[in-house]
Amino acid sequence: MEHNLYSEKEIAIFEGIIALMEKGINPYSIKVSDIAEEANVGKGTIYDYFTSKEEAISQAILFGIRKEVEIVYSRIKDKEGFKEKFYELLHIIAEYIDSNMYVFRALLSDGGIQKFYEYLSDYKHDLCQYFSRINHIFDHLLETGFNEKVITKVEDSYYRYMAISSAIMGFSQYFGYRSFNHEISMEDAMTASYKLLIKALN
Amino acid sequence: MEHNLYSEKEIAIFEGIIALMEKGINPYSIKVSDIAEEANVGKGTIYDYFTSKEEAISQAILFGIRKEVEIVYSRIKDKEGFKEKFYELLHIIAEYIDSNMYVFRALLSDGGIQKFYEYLSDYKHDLCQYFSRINHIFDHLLETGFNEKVITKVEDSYYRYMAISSAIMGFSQYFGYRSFNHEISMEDAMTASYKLLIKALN
Amino acid sequence: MEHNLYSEKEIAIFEGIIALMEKGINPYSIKVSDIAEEANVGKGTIYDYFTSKEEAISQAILFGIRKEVEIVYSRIKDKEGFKEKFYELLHIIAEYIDSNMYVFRALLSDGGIQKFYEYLSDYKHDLCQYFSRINHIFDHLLETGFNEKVITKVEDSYYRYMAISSAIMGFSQYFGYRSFNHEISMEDAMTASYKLLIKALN
Amino acid sequence: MEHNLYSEKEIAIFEGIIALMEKGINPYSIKVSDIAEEANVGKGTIYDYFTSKEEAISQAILFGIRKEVEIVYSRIKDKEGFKEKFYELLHIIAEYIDSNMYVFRALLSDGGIQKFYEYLSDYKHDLCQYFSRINHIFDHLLETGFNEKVITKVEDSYYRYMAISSAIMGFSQYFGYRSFNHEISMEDAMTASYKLLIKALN
DNA sequence: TATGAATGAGACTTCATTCAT
DNA sequence: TATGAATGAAGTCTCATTCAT
Repeated sequence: MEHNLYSEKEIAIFEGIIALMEKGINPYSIKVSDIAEEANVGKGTIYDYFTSKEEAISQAILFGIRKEVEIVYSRIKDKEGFKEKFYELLHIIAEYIDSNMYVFRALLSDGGIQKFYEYLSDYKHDLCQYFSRINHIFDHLLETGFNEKVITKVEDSYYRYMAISSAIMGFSQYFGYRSFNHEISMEDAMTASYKLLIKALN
Repeated sequence: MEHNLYSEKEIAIFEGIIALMEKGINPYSIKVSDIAEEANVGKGTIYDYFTSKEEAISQAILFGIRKEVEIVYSRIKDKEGFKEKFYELLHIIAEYIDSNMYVFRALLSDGGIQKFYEYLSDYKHDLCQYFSRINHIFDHLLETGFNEKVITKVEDSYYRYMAISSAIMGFSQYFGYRSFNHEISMEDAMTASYKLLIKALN
Repeated sequence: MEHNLYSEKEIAIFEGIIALMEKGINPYSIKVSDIAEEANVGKGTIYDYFTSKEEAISQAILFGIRKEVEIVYSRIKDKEGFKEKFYELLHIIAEYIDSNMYVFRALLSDGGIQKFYEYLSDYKHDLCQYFSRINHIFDHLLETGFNEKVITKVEDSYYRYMAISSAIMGFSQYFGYRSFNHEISMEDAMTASYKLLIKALN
Repeated sequence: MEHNLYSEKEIAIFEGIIALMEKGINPYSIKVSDIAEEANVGKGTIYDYFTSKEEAISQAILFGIRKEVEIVYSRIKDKEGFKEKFYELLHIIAEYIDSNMYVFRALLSDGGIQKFYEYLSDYKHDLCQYFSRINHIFDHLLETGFNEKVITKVEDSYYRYMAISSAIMGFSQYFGYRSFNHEISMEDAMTASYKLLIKALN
């Protein structure tokens, strides 16, 4: 249905902005002329659809998050087994970090996303929705764990969510500090993260 | 020795920049004129000590981190008992979040600090030092835990560090998403975080 | 015959432009998109009939002047008596001022109309025609005055024209400075203007 | 005392703007870069002293009017005799018209000055002051006329002011329509204007 | 013929940096 | 050494104009 929500031009602009961020350009450093060039539209066109550069970038981030969250969901669902699903989550994080997509990494592993680009604070409602969508992903993961009896202890839902995101963030931090710490392989980091998760939930 | 490293003016500039960030101003949005005003120096003076605005801000962040890390260290050392020390850590995180100091929060709970302000990537060496200083804090915490027999399992050091920072980040995320999730109190979040830590290390 | 000179669309555009000026919008501040909206035509249509925005506005002003001059002429002719005719002229001026139609006010009372919108200087020929049309109105007024013996002295035609327009401009200025000078009523200003005219022509 | 009211740069900017208007550039068509070049300052400097281009132009017009009004006053005072003083006024008008200074011409001969540049409507207070200063000039002229017994009739002050400005505007119109009407010389126009004035005040 | 989505030239404005004092 | 007035490069945004439909 998304194809009805946004016009072709809007999507071109969003994808241009996301491409710039993938190139490692900070949202604060993105220029309107860069967006126009990357999206193959005129500079003026951006202002036909958005009232300011900041609005365009904010909406592009939200658009990207929405899309990524669904991709994450489907990738997780497609995997069989609790461990495989969790490892898939970690692989996704690793990919985001490698592709400079700090925004998306932040989404999964850091509540501070709205600090990442100050103008996002105007879109709390949308961010809240994506947050609950991520909780759905976590629910799916937990359910699989219970069915497999990998998770045995029933704790309150807040604790369970915290357990998952803590394990993810622990892994994410490894990747963040990778340049400072070459001794540990990604495999080791994943093993450690999984161990944390299992201990937390048993 | 620090009093020899930086001149009075440099420190005034650093403190001005930090004060601006505490007011919630994003480092990308800080203007040289704001710094000059906040630091009570002329705009030209900033260029007598730094070659660019970005260098001044980067160095101010590093200066702030260095100072904060020491404060954290001493606050942790001053507390008696493993649990008390860990809770102090969580209180510090909470304070940073409330005071808009995303930078410092990032330091303790997120490896992505160099993504926070792109110009920090020129100072990997310094960041690495602060990172190892944080590991010292974690070592001190772990040692206390071992002595108290609250921690029993001996795991490799990477796992231990990850356990602590995961627990911290789990709590940090609670604060980040606080505006989306009003049901949980800070006390509950701290309890959950501590539970994660204990489980991880036993 | 005029109904053949301009197409329906052209007249819609002219009337749109005039409506905008009546709303108090300065010709320099009028935007093509405003004209299109006000005239209920597409923006492209304006360029089917005019080569530029400036041409459209200039022609609209000339169109408006032509129309207004004829209305003024007929309103003056419809009145009986020299004094009544002159007072009608003053009432018309007052209406123009109140309706923001500085252009038309300028027409009757100020030779500087071509300074009002610089692009009008390309239409000197048209302006000259309207100028002579106004002289016809003045001739009609003077003739009535002679017949009624309200005017007795025969002066050269240049002086007679100047006498009428001076009296009109004196009144016009009263209205222009109305916001600075609240003591005088419109009636008093009309009386003063008429007195000036009578003295000038006797 | 004026040298205290405005800084050197402000005066340079004002004079640059006035020079552009003297070249025949409409205030709406003046560009910031033109002002900067004409005033020999950087573009940014204009924004150190004014918040917008419109404010700079408005203030420049007011500055120009203030200065011109004083020049007019002193030129009138310096002349001996009623007729000489009035003719001097007409010469000044003629000079303003020839020098493209529609603004100043408007000041003396047309209440619509605030229609000339829409942003002047924010400065009604200043315009009002200049208006009363012009009335002082008119008072001086009238007094001379009474002393010389060239003026005999005592009318109310509003009528007297209207009489003078009507005569001036009649002359001004001659100049405005000069391009349409080549038969009359400036001398003849001045004679006609003076005749109007004398008749009006006797 | 009529349109309005798209364009991009060019305007205004900001602000990092310089330099005379 | 310290300043802040001045600068102009570079950014955002507007809007007259075009052209595919």
